[in-house]
Amino acid sequence: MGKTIPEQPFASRTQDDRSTAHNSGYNERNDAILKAATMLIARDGYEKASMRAVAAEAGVSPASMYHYFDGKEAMLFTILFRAFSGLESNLRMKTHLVKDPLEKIRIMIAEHVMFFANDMDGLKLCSHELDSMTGKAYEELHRIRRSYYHHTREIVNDLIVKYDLKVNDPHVATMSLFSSLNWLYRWYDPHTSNRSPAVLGKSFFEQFIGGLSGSELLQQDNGEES
Amino acid sequence: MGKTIPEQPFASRTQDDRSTAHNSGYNERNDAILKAATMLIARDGYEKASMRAVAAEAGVSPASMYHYFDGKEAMLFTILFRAFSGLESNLRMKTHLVKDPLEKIRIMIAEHVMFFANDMDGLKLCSHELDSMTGKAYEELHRIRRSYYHHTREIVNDLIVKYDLKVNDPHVATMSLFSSLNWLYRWYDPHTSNRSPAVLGKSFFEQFIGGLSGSELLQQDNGEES
DNA sequence: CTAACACCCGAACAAGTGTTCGACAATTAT
DNA sequence: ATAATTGTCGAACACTTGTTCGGGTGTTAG
Repeated sequence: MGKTIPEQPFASRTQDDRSTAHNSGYNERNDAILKAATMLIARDGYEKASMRAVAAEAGVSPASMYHYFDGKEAMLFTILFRAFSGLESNLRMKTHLVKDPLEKIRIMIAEHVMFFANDMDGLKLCSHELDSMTGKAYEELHRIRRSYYHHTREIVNDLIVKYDLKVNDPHVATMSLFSSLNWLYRWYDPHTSNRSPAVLGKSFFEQFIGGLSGSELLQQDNGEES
Repeated sequence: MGKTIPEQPFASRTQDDRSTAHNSGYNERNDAILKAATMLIARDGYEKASMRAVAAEAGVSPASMYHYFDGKEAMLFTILFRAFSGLESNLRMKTHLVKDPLEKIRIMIAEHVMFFANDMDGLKLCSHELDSMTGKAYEELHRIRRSYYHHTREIVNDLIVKYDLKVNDPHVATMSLFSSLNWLYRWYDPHTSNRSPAVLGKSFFEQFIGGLSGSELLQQDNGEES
Protein backbone atom coordinates (compact mmCIF):
# COMPACT_ATOMS: atom_id res chain seq x y z
CA MET A 1 0.00 0.00 0.00
CA GLY A 2 2.70 2.48 0.99
CA LYS A 3 4.39 3.94 -2.03
CA THR A 4 8.07 3.19 -1.86
CA ILE A 5 8.95 5.98 -4.23
CA PRO A 6 7.25 9.23 -3.31
CA GLU A 7 7.66 11.30 -6.44
CA GLN A 8 11.11 10.99 -7.90
CA PRO A 9 12.20 13.60 -10.43
CA PHE A 10 13.73 11.11 -12.87
CA ALA A 11 16.00 13.13 -15.14
CA SER A 12 14.91 12.54 -18.71
CA ARG A 13 18.27 11.86 -20.24
CA THR A 14 19.82 8.49 -19.85
CA GLN A 15 23.32 9.65 -20.55
CA ASP A 16 24.71 10.35 -17.12
CA ASP A 17 26.31 13.57 -15.98
CA ARG A 18 28.94 11.62 -14.17
CA SER A 19 31.02 10.88 -17.26
CA THR A 20 33.24 13.95 -17.46
CA ALA A 21 34.99 13.24 -20.75
CA HIS A 22 37.76 11.27 -19.04
CA ASN A 23 37.46 7.80 -17.52
CA SER A 24 36.34 5.45 -20.25
CA GLY A 25 35.51 2.61 -17.85
CA TYR A 26 32.36 4.13 -16.47
CA ASN A 27 30.00 3.42 -19.32
CA GLU A 28 31.25 -0.12 -19.63
CA ARG A 29 30.08 -1.04 -16.15
CA ASN A 30 26.92 1.01 -16.55
CA ASP A 31 25.96 -0.89 -19.67
CA ALA A 32 26.92 -4.21 -18.13
CA ILE A 33 24.47 -3.56 -15.32
CA LEU A 34 21.72 -2.53 -17.73
CA LYS A 35 22.34 -5.56 -19.88
CA ALA A 36 22.20 -7.92 -16.92
CA ALA A 37 19.09 -6.23 -15.59
CA THR A 38 17.34 -6.41 -18.96
CA MET A 39 18.08 -10.11 -19.27
CA LEU A 40 17.02 -11.02 -15.74
CA ILE A 41 13.88 -8.90 -15.67
CA ALA A 42 12.85 -10.32 -19.04
CA ARG A 43 13.37 -13.82 -17.69
CA ASP A 44 12.02 -13.53 -14.15
CA GLY A 45 9.89 -10.39 -14.10
CA TYR A 46 10.60 -7.08 -12.42
CA GLU A 47 9.61 -8.06 -8.88
CA LYS A 48 11.35 -11.42 -8.92
CA ALA A 49 14.59 -10.16 -10.44
CA SER A 50 16.46 -9.00 -7.36
CA MET A 51 19.16 -6.37 -7.22
CA ARG A 52 21.51 -9.00 -5.83
CA ALA A 53 20.91 -11.24 -8.83
CA VAL A 54 21.45 -8.38 -11.26
CA ALA A 55 24.63 -7.39 -9.44
CA ALA A 56 25.95 -10.93 -9.55
CA GLU A 57 25.15 -11.23 -13.27
CA ALA A 58 26.89 -7.93 -13.97
CA GLY A 59 29.90 -8.85 -11.82
CA VAL A 60 29.40 -6.04 -9.34
CA SER A 61 28.52 -5.85 -5.68
CA PRO A 62 24.92 -4.93 -4.83
CA ALA A 63 26.06 -1.74 -3.14
CA SER A 64 27.91 -0.57 -6.24
CA MET A 65 24.74 -0.52 -8.27
CA TYR A 66 23.64 2.58 -6.41
CA HIS A 67 26.64 4.41 -7.73
CA TYR A 68 25.15 4.10 -11.21
CA PHE A 69 21.42 4.22 -10.55
CA ASP A 70 19.23 5.80 -7.92
CA GLY A 71 17.41 2.55 -7.37
CA LYS A 72 15.71 -0.40 -8.93
CA GLU A 73 12.89 1.52 -10.54
CA ALA A 74 15.28 4.12 -11.96
CA MET A 75 17.19 1.24 -13.52
CA LEU A 76 14.08 -0.12 -15.22
CA PHE A 77 13.23 3.41 -16.29
CA THR A 78 16.52 3.76 -18.13
CA ILE A 79 15.97 0.45 -19.91
CA LEU A 80 12.44 1.31 -20.95
CA PHE A 81 13.34 4.87 -21.89
CA ARG A 82 16.08 3.74 -24.24
CA ALA A 83 13.86 1.14 -25.89
CA PHE A 84 10.77 3.32 -26.23
CA SER A 85 12.51 6.43 -27.49
CA GLY A 86 14.71 4.35 -29.79
CA LEU A 87 11.60 2.81 -31.30
CA GLU A 88 9.91 6.15 -31.73
CA SER A 89 12.85 8.12 -33.12
CA ASN A 90 13.67 5.29 -35.49
CA LEU A 91 10.14 5.36 -36.86
CA ARG A 92 10.28 9.13 -37.27
CA MET A 93 13.59 8.93 -39.07
CA LYS A 94 12.71 6.11 -41.45
CA THR A 95 9.37 7.53 -42.55
CA HIS A 96 10.37 11.16 -42.72
CA LEU A 97 11.10 11.32 -46.42
CA VAL A 98 8.45 8.84 -47.54
CA LYS A 99 5.28 10.17 -49.10
CA ASP A 100 2.99 7.20 -49.75
CA PRO A 101 1.18 6.15 -46.52
CA LEU A 102 1.06 2.57 -47.76
CA GLU A 103 4.84 2.53 -47.95
CA LYS A 104 5.02 4.33 -44.62
CA ILE A 105 3.01 1.71 -42.79
CA ARG A 106 5.01 -1.02 -44.47
CA ILE A 107 8.19 0.56 -43.14
CA MET A 108 6.72 1.06 -39.69
CA ILE A 109 5.83 -2.63 -39.36
CA ALA A 110 9.10 -3.85 -40.82
CA GLU A 111 11.14 -1.56 -38.58
CA HIS A 112 9.24 -2.56 -35.45
CA VAL A 113 9.79 -6.26 -36.11
CA MET A 114 13.44 -5.58 -36.85
CA PHE A 115 13.78 -3.56 -33.69
CA PHE A 116 12.28 -6.44 -31.76
CA ALA A 117 14.64 -8.95 -33.35
CA ASN A 118 17.61 -6.81 -32.33
CA ASP A 119 16.51 -6.32 -28.73
CA MET A 120 14.00 -8.99 -27.77
CA ASP A 121 14.43 -8.58 -24.04
CA GLY A 122 14.14 -4.81 -24.18
CA LEU A 123 10.95 -4.91 -26.24
CA LYS A 124 9.53 -7.58 -23.97
CA LEU A 125 9.97 -5.25 -21.03
CA CYS A 126 8.19 -2.51 -22.99
CA SER A 127 5.22 -4.81 -23.46
CA HIS A 128 5.25 -6.51 -20.09
CA GLU A 129 6.74 -4.30 -17.42
CA LEU A 130 5.55 -0.77 -18.10
CA ASP A 131 3.05 -1.10 -15.27
CA SER A 132 5.91 -1.70 -12.85
CA MET A 133 6.71 1.99 -13.15
CA THR A 134 4.98 4.60 -11.01
CA GLY A 135 4.54 8.34 -10.78
CA LYS A 136 6.21 10.74 -13.17
CA ALA A 137 8.51 8.09 -14.57
CA TYR A 138 5.49 6.11 -15.70
CA GLU A 139 3.90 9.19 -17.21
CA GLU A 140 7.00 10.04 -19.20
CA LEU A 141 7.26 6.56 -20.68
CA HIS A 142 3.54 6.53 -21.35
CA ARG A 143 3.94 9.82 -23.20
CA ILE A 144 6.52 8.35 -25.57
CA ARG A 145 4.35 5.32 -26.09
CA ARG A 146 1.37 7.47 -26.94
CA SER A 147 3.47 9.47 -29.34
CA TYR A 148 4.43 6.26 -31.12
CA TYR A 149 0.78 5.32 -31.35
CA HIS A 150 -0.28 8.72 -32.63
CA HIS A 151 2.38 8.68 -35.29
CA THR A 152 1.18 5.31 -36.51
CA ARG A 153 -2.43 6.33 -36.26
CA GLU A 154 -1.88 9.33 -38.50
CA ILE A 155 -0.35 7.11 -41.14
CA VAL A 156 -3.43 4.91 -40.96
CA ASN A 157 -5.66 7.96 -41.35
CA ASP A 158 -3.74 9.10 -44.42
CA LEU A 159 -3.98 5.58 -45.78
CA ILE A 160 -7.75 5.55 -45.42
CA VAL A 161 -8.13 8.94 -47.07
CA LYS A 162 -5.76 8.33 -49.96
CA TYR A 163 -7.14 4.93 -50.94
CA ASP A 164 -10.72 5.71 -49.96
CA LEU A 165 -11.05 2.69 -47.67
CA LYS A 166 -14.32 1.78 -45.98
CA VAL A 167 -12.87 0.97 -42.58
CA ASN A 168 -15.25 -0.16 -39.90
CA ASP A 169 -13.22 1.07 -36.94
CA PRO A 170 -9.76 2.62 -37.50
CA HIS A 171 -8.93 2.64 -33.81
CA VAL A 172 -9.63 -1.06 -33.40
CA ALA A 173 -7.64 -1.72 -36.56
CA THR A 174 -4.65 0.20 -35.22
CA MET A 175 -4.88 -1.46 -31.83
CA SER A 176 -4.93 -4.85 -33.53
CA LEU A 177 -1.76 -3.96 -35.34
CA PHE A 178 -0.08 -3.00 -32.09
CA SER A 179 -1.41 -6.16 -30.51
CA SER A 180 0.33 -8.27 -33.12
CA LEU A 181 3.58 -6.39 -32.63
CA ASN A 182 3.49 -6.28 -28.84
CA TRP A 183 2.52 -9.93 -28.54
CA LEU A 184 5.55 -11.01 -30.56
CA TYR A 185 7.62 -11.76 -27.50
CA ARG A 186 5.20 -14.52 -26.55
CA TRP A 187 5.74 -16.75 -29.53
CA TYR A 188 8.38 -15.48 -31.94
CA ASP A 189 12.11 -15.96 -31.57
CA PRO A 190 14.04 -14.84 -34.66
CA HIS A 191 17.04 -16.91 -33.57
CA THR A 192 15.03 -20.13 -33.50
CA SER A 193 12.25 -19.64 -36.02
CA ASN A 194 12.65 -20.30 -39.72
CA ARG A 195 10.72 -17.12 -40.44
CA SER A 196 13.02 -14.15 -40.85
CA PRO A 197 11.99 -10.80 -39.35
CA ALA A 198 11.63 -9.42 -42.87
CA VAL A 199 9.24 -12.18 -43.90
CA LEU A 200 7.25 -11.86 -40.70
CA GLY A 201 6.97 -8.13 -41.18
CA LYS A 202 5.68 -8.68 -44.69
CA SER A 203 3.00 -11.05 -43.39
CA PHE A 204 1.92 -8.54 -40.76
CA PHE A 205 1.79 -5.81 -43.37
CA GLU A 206 -0.37 -7.78 -45.78
CA GLN A 207 -2.71 -8.91 -43.05
CA PHE A 208 -3.13 -5.42 -41.74
CA ILE A 209 -3.89 -3.97 -45.17
CA GLY A 210 -6.26 -6.82 -45.91
CA GLY A 211 -7.99 -6.24 -42.58
CA LEU A 212 -8.43 -2.59 -43.44
CA SER A 213 -9.70 -3.20 -46.96
CA GLY A 214 -12.28 -5.78 -45.99
CA SER A 215 -13.09 -9.00 -47.78
CA GLU A 216 -15.42 -10.09 -50.54
CA LEU A 217 -16.36 -12.99 -48.28
CA LEU A 218 -18.46 -10.62 -46.19
CA GLN A 219 -20.69 -9.11 -48.85
CA GLN A 220 -23.96 -10.79 -47.87
CA ASP A 221 -25.44 -7.74 -46.13
CA ASN A 222 -23.64 -4.45 -46.25
CA GLY A 223 -24.27 -1.28 -44.26
CA GLU A 224 -27.37 -2.41 -42.40
CA GLU A 225 -27.95 -0.75 -39.05
CA SER A 226 -31.04 -0.94 -36.84
CA MET B 1 17.13 -19.37 -6.65
CA GLY B 2 15.83 -22.18 -4.40
CA LYS B 3 12.53 -23.46 -5.71
CA THR B 4 9.89 -22.94 -3.07
CA ILE B 5 7.59 -25.45 -4.68
CA PRO B 6 9.42 -28.66 -5.47
CA GLU B 7 7.00 -30.50 -7.73
CA GLN B 8 3.50 -30.27 -6.45
CA PRO B 9 0.96 -32.71 -7.80
CA PHE B 10 -1.78 -30.09 -8.32
CA ALA B 11 -5.02 -32.04 -8.52
CA SER B 12 -6.72 -31.18 -11.77
CA ARG B 13 -10.16 -30.42 -10.44
CA THR B 14 -10.82 -27.14 -8.79
CA GLN B 15 -13.85 -28.39 -6.92
CA ASP B 16 -12.44 -29.42 -3.58
CA ASP B 17 -12.95 -32.72 -1.84
CA ARG B 18 -13.56 -30.88 1.38
CA SER B 19 -17.17 -30.04 0.57
CA THR B 20 -18.96 -33.17 1.74
CA ALA B 21 -22.47 -32.22 0.58
CA HIS B 22 -23.22 -30.44 3.85
CA ASN B 23 -21.78 -27.15 5.02
CA SER B 24 -22.89 -24.53 2.50
CA GLY B 25 -20.58 -21.85 3.90
CA TYR B 26 -17.40 -23.39 2.60
CA ASN B 27 -17.69 -22.40 -1.03
CA GLU B 28 -18.70 -18.87 -0.11
CA ARG B 29 -15.42 -18.18 1.63
CA ASN B 30 -13.49 -20.10 -0.99
CA ASP B 31 -14.92 -17.97 -3.75
CA ALA B 32 -14.45 -14.79 -1.75
CA ILE B 33 -10.74 -15.56 -1.48
CA LEU B 34 -10.48 -16.34 -5.18
CA LYS B 35 -12.33 -13.18 -6.11
CA ALA B 36 -10.11 -11.03 -3.90
CA ALA B 37 -6.99 -12.73 -5.23
CA THR B 38 -8.05 -12.26 -8.85
CA MET B 39 -8.69 -8.56 -8.32
CA LEU B 40 -5.47 -7.88 -6.46
CA ILE B 41 -3.22 -9.91 -8.73
CA ALA B 42 -4.78 -8.23 -11.77
CA ARG B 43 -4.13 -4.84 -10.20
CA ASP B 44 -0.71 -5.33 -8.62
CA GLY B 45 0.75 -8.41 -10.28
CA TYR B 46 1.34 -11.84 -8.82
CA GLU B 47 4.52 -11.08 -6.92
CA LYS B 48 3.36 -7.79 -5.49
CA ALA B 49 -0.07 -9.03 -4.41
CA SER B 50 0.70 -10.44 -0.98
CA MET B 51 -1.22 -13.16 0.82
CA ARG B 52 -1.88 -10.71 3.63
CA ALA B 53 -3.48 -8.24 1.23
CA VAL B 54 -5.63 -10.94 -0.33
CA ALA B 55 -6.67 -12.16 3.10
CA ALA B 56 -7.62 -8.65 4.18
CA GLU B 57 -9.60 -8.07 0.99
CA ALA B 58 -11.44 -11.36 1.45
CA GLY B 59 -12.08 -10.66 5.16
CA VAL B 60 -10.07 -13.63 6.38
CA SER B 61 -6.90 -14.02 8.38
CA PRO B 62 -3.75 -14.90 6.44
CA ALA B 63 -3.51 -18.22 8.24
CA SER B 64 -7.01 -19.24 7.21
CA MET B 65 -6.15 -19.07 3.55
CA TYR B 66 -4.13 -22.23 3.92
CA HIS B 67 -7.23 -24.08 4.92
CA TYR B 68 -8.58 -23.48 1.41
CA PHE B 69 -5.44 -23.54 -0.72
CA ASP B 70 -2.09 -25.25 -0.47
CA GLY B 71 -0.29 -21.99 -1.11
CA LYS B 72 -0.08 -18.89 -3.22
CA GLU B 73 0.78 -20.61 -6.45
CA ALA B 74 -2.00 -23.16 -5.98
CA MET B 75 -4.38 -20.24 -5.58
CA LEU B 76 -3.29 -18.71 -8.87
CA PHE B 77 -3.50 -22.12 -10.46
CA THR B 78 -7.16 -22.44 -9.51
CA ILE B 79 -7.92 -19.01 -10.95
CA LEU B 80 -6.13 -19.70 -14.21
CA PHE B 81 -7.51 -23.21 -14.48
CA ARG B 82 -11.08 -22.00 -14.19
CA ALA B 83 -10.57 -19.24 -16.73
CA PHE B 84 -8.64 -21.30 -19.27
CA SER B 85 -10.87 -24.37 -19.16
CA GLY B 86 -13.99 -22.21 -19.15
CA LEU B 87 -12.77 -20.50 -22.28
CA GLU B 88 -11.95 -23.75 -23.97
CA SER B 89 -15.08 -25.70 -23.06
CA ASN B 90 -17.25 -22.75 -23.99
CA LEU B 91 -15.67 -22.65 -27.44
CA ARG B 92 -16.16 -26.37 -27.90
CA MET B 93 -19.78 -26.13 -26.84
CA LYS B 94 -20.74 -23.16 -28.97
CA THR B 95 -19.14 -24.39 -32.19
CA HIS B 96 -20.07 -28.03 -31.85
CA LEU B 97 -23.21 -27.96 -34.00
CA VAL B 98 -22.00 -25.34 -36.47
CA LYS B 99 -20.86 -26.47 -39.90
CA ASP B 100 -19.60 -23.39 -41.73
CA PRO B 101 -16.03 -22.54 -40.65
CA LEU B 102 -16.69 -18.87 -41.37
CA GLU B 103 -19.54 -18.91 -38.87
CA LYS B 104 -17.40 -20.96 -36.48
CA ILE B 105 -14.60 -18.40 -36.41
CA ARG B 106 -17.14 -15.61 -36.02
CA ILE B 107 -18.53 -17.36 -32.96
CA MET B 108 -15.07 -18.06 -31.56
CA ILE B 109 -14.11 -14.39 -31.69
CA ALA B 110 -17.44 -13.15 -30.36
CA GLU B 111 -17.40 -15.64 -27.51
CA HIS B 112 -13.84 -14.80 -26.55
CA VAL B 113 -14.59 -11.08 -26.38
CA MET B 114 -17.75 -11.78 -24.40
CA PHE B 115 -15.83 -14.04 -22.06
CA PHE B 116 -13.33 -11.26 -21.51
CA ALA B 117 -16.07 -8.71 -20.83
CA ASN B 118 -17.54 -10.99 -18.18
CA ASP B 119 -14.25 -11.69 -16.42
CA MET B 120 -11.71 -9.02 -17.29
CA ASP B 121 -9.43 -9.69 -14.36
CA GLY B 122 -9.43 -13.43 -14.91
CA LEU B 123 -8.57 -13.11 -18.59
CA LYS B 124 -5.90 -10.55 -17.78
CA LEU B 125 -4.23 -13.09 -15.53
CA CYS B 126 -4.39 -15.64 -18.34
CA SER B 127 -2.53 -13.22 -20.60
CA HIS B 128 -0.15 -11.75 -18.07
CA GLU B 129 0.57 -14.18 -15.25
CA LEU B 130 0.85 -17.60 -16.82
CA ASP B 131 4.62 -17.42 -16.50
CA SER B 132 4.27 -17.06 -12.74
CA MET B 133 3.39 -20.73 -12.66
CA THR B 134 6.05 -23.43 -12.48
CA GLY B 135 6.43 -27.16 -12.89
CA LYS B 136 3.50 -29.45 -13.61
CA ALA B 137 0.96 -26.77 -12.84
CA TYR B 138 2.39 -24.64 -15.61
CA GLU B 139 2.39 -27.55 -17.99
CA GLU B 140 -1.24 -28.37 -17.31
CA LEU B 141 -2.36 -24.81 -17.97
CA HIS B 142 -0.16 -24.63 -21.03
CA ARG B 143 -1.83 -27.80 -22.28
CA ILE B 144 -5.29 -26.25 -22.09
CA ARG B 145 -4.03 -23.13 -23.80
CA ARG B 146 -2.53 -25.13 -26.60
CA SER B 147 -5.76 -27.05 -27.00
CA TYR B 148 -7.60 -23.75 -27.38
CA TYR B 149 -5.13 -22.68 -30.03
CA HIS B 150 -5.34 -25.96 -31.93
CA HIS B 151 -9.11 -25.83 -31.96
CA THR B 152 -8.99 -22.35 -33.44
CA ARG B 153 -6.26 -23.28 -35.85
CA GLU B 154 -8.32 -26.16 -37.26
CA ILE B 155 -11.20 -23.79 -37.93
CA VAL B 156 -8.80 -21.54 -39.81
CA ASN B 157 -7.57 -24.48 -41.84
CA ASP B 158 -11.13 -25.47 -42.77
CA LEU B 159 -11.81 -21.87 -43.66
CA ILE B 160 -8.87 -21.75 -46.05
CA VAL B 161 -9.84 -25.01 -47.74
CA LYS B 162 -13.53 -24.28 -48.08
CA TYR B 163 -13.14 -20.78 -49.52
CA ASP B 164 -9.91 -21.52 -51.38
CA LEU B 165 -8.00 -18.64 -49.77
CA LYS B 166 -4.45 -17.76 -50.77
CA VAL B 167 -3.10 -17.22 -47.28
CA ASN B 168 0.52 -16.22 -46.97
CA ASP B 169 1.09 -17.70 -43.51
CA PRO B 170 -1.81 -19.31 -41.59
CA HIS B 171 0.19 -19.59 -38.38
CA VAL B 172 1.07 -15.91 -38.34
CA ALA B 173 -2.55 -15.08 -39.14
CA THR B 174 -3.81 -17.17 -36.24
CA MET B 175 -1.23 -15.74 -33.87
CA SER B 176 -2.28 -12.23 -34.89
CA LEU B 177 -5.85 -13.08 -34.03
CA PHE B 178 -4.80 -14.32 -30.60
CA SER B 179 -2.67 -11.23 -30.19
CA SER B 180 -5.67 -8.99 -30.70
CA LEU B 181 -7.71 -11.00 -28.21
CA ASN B 182 -5.00 -11.36 -25.58
CA TRP B 183 -4.01 -7.72 -25.80
CA LEU B 184 -7.54 -6.58 -25.06
CA TYR B 185 -6.89 -6.08 -21.37
CA ARG B 186 -4.40 -3.35 -22.21
CA TRP B 187 -6.82 -0.94 -23.81
CA TYR B 188 -10.43 -2.13 -23.77
CA ASP B 189 -12.82 -1.77 -20.87
CA PRO B 190 -16.40 -2.73 -21.81
CA HIS B 191 -17.72 -0.82 -18.79
CA THR B 192 -16.15 2.44 -19.93
CA SER B 193 -15.92 2.18 -23.71
CA ASN B 194 -18.79 3.09 -26.01
CA ARG B 195 -17.97 0.00 -28.08
CA SER B 196 -19.99 -2.99 -26.97
CA PRO B 197 -18.29 -6.40 -26.84
CA ALA B 198 -20.54 -7.51 -29.69
CA VAL B 199 -19.48 -4.63 -31.91
CA LEU B 200 -15.83 -5.10 -31.04
CA GLY B 201 -16.07 -8.80 -31.83
CA LYS B 202 -17.56 -7.97 -35.20
CA SER B 203 -14.68 -5.62 -35.97
CA PHE B 204 -12.14 -8.25 -35.03
CA PHE B 205 -13.94 -10.81 -37.17
CA GLU B 206 -14.03 -8.62 -40.25
CA GLN B 207 -10.41 -7.61 -39.87
CA PHE B 208 -9.31 -11.19 -39.46
CA ILE B 209 -11.20 -12.38 -42.52
CA GLY B 210 -9.94 -9.41 -44.51
CA GLY B 211 -6.39 -10.17 -43.40
CA LEU B 212 -6.77 -13.75 -44.55
CA SER B 213 -8.29 -12.86 -47.91
CA GLY B 214 -5.71 -10.29 -48.87
CA SER B 215 -6.29 -6.93 -50.45
CA GLU B 216 -6.56 -5.57 -53.98
CA LEU B 217 -4.21 -2.82 -52.81
CA LEU B 218 -1.33 -5.28 -52.98
CA GLN B 219 -1.68 -6.53 -56.55
CA GLN B 220 1.35 -4.80 -58.05
CA ASP B 221 3.47 -7.94 -58.11
CA ASN B 222 1.96 -11.25 -57.12
CA GLY B 223 3.66 -14.51 -56.30
CA GLU B 224 7.22 -13.49 -57.08
CA GLU B 225 9.90 -15.40 -55.21
CA SER B 226 13.64 -15.22 -55.80
C1' DC C 1 52.26 16.06 -0.52
C1' DT C 2 47.59 16.74 0.26
C1' DA C 3 42.92 17.07 -0.87
C1' DA C 4 39.36 15.75 -3.62
C1' DC C 5 36.93 12.56 -6.06
C1' DA C 6 35.15 8.40 -8.52
C1' DC C 7 34.66 3.80 -7.56
C1' DC C 8 33.78 -0.35 -4.94
C1' DC C 9 32.23 -3.44 -1.35
C1' DG C 10 31.17 -6.08 3.29
C1' DA C 11 27.98 -5.63 6.57
C1' DA C 12 24.04 -4.28 8.32
C1' DC C 13 18.99 -2.42 8.65
C1' DA C 14 14.12 -2.13 8.52
C1' DA C 15 10.45 -3.88 6.28
C1' DG C 16 7.97 -7.34 4.04
C1' DT C 17 7.43 -12.21 2.28
C1' DG C 18 5.05 -17.05 2.27
C1' DT C 19 4.12 -20.24 5.45
C1' DT C 20 3.55 -23.00 9.89
C1' DC C 21 2.19 -23.94 14.61
C1' DG C 22 -0.72 -24.40 18.48
C1' DA C 23 -4.70 -23.23 20.52
C1' DC C 24 -9.54 -22.19 20.70
C1' DA C 25 -14.53 -22.26 19.15
C1' DA C 26 -18.23 -24.34 16.50
C1' DT C 27 -20.37 -27.86 14.34
C1' DT C 28 -21.32 -32.63 13.30
C1' DA C 29 -21.19 -37.85 14.10
C1' DT C 30 -21.54 -41.59 17.04
C1' DA D 1 -22.39 -36.70 26.32
C1' DT D 2 -18.28 -37.67 23.91
C1' DA D 3 -15.32 -37.72 20.14
C1' DA D 4 -13.96 -36.09 15.83
C1' DT D 5 -13.72 -32.91 12.34
C1' DT D 6 -13.80 -28.26 10.40
C1' DG D 7 -12.99 -23.57 10.53
C1' DT D 8 -10.46 -19.61 12.40
C1' DC D 9 -6.80 -16.86 13.99
C1' DG D 10 -2.66 -14.52 16.61
C1' DA D 11 1.89 -15.14 16.83
C1' DA D 12 5.88 -16.50 15.27
C1' DC D 13 9.72 -18.41 11.94
C1' DA D 14 13.00 -18.34 8.41
C1' DC D 15 14.06 -15.88 4.65
C1' DT D 16 14.41 -12.26 1.07
C1' DT D 17 13.87 -7.67 -0.31
C1' DG D 18 15.75 -2.75 -1.61
C1' DT D 19 18.68 0.22 0.30
C1' DT D 20 22.25 2.62 3.25
C1' DC D 21 26.40 3.36 5.85
C1' DG D 22 31.19 3.56 6.75
C1' DG D 23 35.26 2.68 5.24
C1' DG D 24 38.14 1.34 2.08
C1' DT D 25 40.90 1.57 -2.54
C1' DG D 26 43.02 3.90 -6.77
C1' DT D 27 43.47 7.90 -9.57
C1' DT D 28 43.63 12.77 -10.48
C1' DA D 29 44.01 17.97 -9.40
C1' DG D 30 46.11 21.84 -7.15
